[in-house]
Amino acid sequence: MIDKRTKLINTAKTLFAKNGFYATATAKIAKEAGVSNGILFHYFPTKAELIHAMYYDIKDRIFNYSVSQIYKEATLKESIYTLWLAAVEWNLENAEDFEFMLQFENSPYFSNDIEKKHKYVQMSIELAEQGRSQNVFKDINALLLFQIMSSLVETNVKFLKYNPTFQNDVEFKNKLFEIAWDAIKK
Amino acid sequence: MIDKRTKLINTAKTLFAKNGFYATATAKIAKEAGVSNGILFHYFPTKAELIHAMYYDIKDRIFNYSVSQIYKEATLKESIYTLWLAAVEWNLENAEDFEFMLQFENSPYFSNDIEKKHKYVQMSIELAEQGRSQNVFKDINALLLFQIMSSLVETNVKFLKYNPTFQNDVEFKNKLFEIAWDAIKK
DNA sequence: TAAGAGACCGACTAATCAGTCATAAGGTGT
DNA sequence: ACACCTTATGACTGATTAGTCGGTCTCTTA
Repeated sequence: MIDKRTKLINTAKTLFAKNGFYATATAKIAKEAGVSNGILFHYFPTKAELIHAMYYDIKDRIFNYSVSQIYKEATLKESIYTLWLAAVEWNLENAEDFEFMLQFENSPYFSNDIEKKHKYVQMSIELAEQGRSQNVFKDINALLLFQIMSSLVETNVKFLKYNPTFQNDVEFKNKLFEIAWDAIKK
Repeated sequence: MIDKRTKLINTAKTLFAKNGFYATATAKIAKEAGVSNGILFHYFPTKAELIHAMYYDIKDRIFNYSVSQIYKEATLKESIYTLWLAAVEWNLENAEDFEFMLQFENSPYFSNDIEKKHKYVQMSIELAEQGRSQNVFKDINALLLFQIMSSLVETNVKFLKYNPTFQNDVEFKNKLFEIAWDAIKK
């Protein structure tokens, strides 16, 4: 049997994605997870800490997945493509995580400084700086380049979610990537 | 003296932008606005209706501002630039509206169908279709083209907010527009 | 086997919330 | 002067919430 902390995170994710943070009572999370109310506050002293723990959990998982997809001999464009595709497909396959993130990143729980520290973001910024020093990317702040890519991934995932026909259309996805690539390339 | 309905919307906007929808009690809004609790529910039968009214209020205002900026003899690229710049500057100048929108559009109060019906979105889609038929834009769904522009505007506003140095840098803003333009142009 | 620690329970509480209601003042048309 | 509508008040309520607490169970280690 899976441990109760993980069970709580998973249940919270489902309920948050469906009803939002505030419409989801901690007692409801515990009940749905099949554990006591007390144990929730044993692992997460406040609701905010539960929410932050979920954020790190998701960021870690998407980071691990993305890293597992890239290969060493790749060109810069190939690497960017791989990361872009990994992000799009991971978010499509993990719809609840995606929903949670959208809400979280636009809620008072989130701050920009939290994000910048994560290794996923740091890896992306490094890549962006590489692109700039190779004179391939536009002459723009590396963090901004990353944020542009991220927002395009987000838009693409939302679109694919509402238009499932395209979800397995490789040609269409390539078109979407060209949009993102054209945006950042010189 | 300005009417109480408007006073309520303005006060709610400030409090929502600062603390979020749920951390802001209706009673607090009324108190801060200097009116009774009852009158809030007289004008907005539920909290959700207040939130939706605020959304339409903002969308209407940004629409009117944007339309006032475009001129008839403009080329397609000029029109797109004007709308892009209008959106960026309006959101920068109306920081609370921007904050509110971010939260609203990523909350369970929002649905995609609400957005599609607004004249601001419909105008943008028309322009996107114009660009496609003139073979200037990429061969991609017009709604998606609009959503791409919107998400880039959002990203740019966020960046400018945290990097105020660039806020009056015309050259930098032109760079930002070129990113958006390169993304959608063929 | 004793003792300490972490995992776990669920009833409980103090606070907070959206929404109601009885009441009344001011304006408008007849 | 009357009926009626809109605007307005603020005390009130029933439901809900995050977080607490006293106590039990189980595992580890000396």
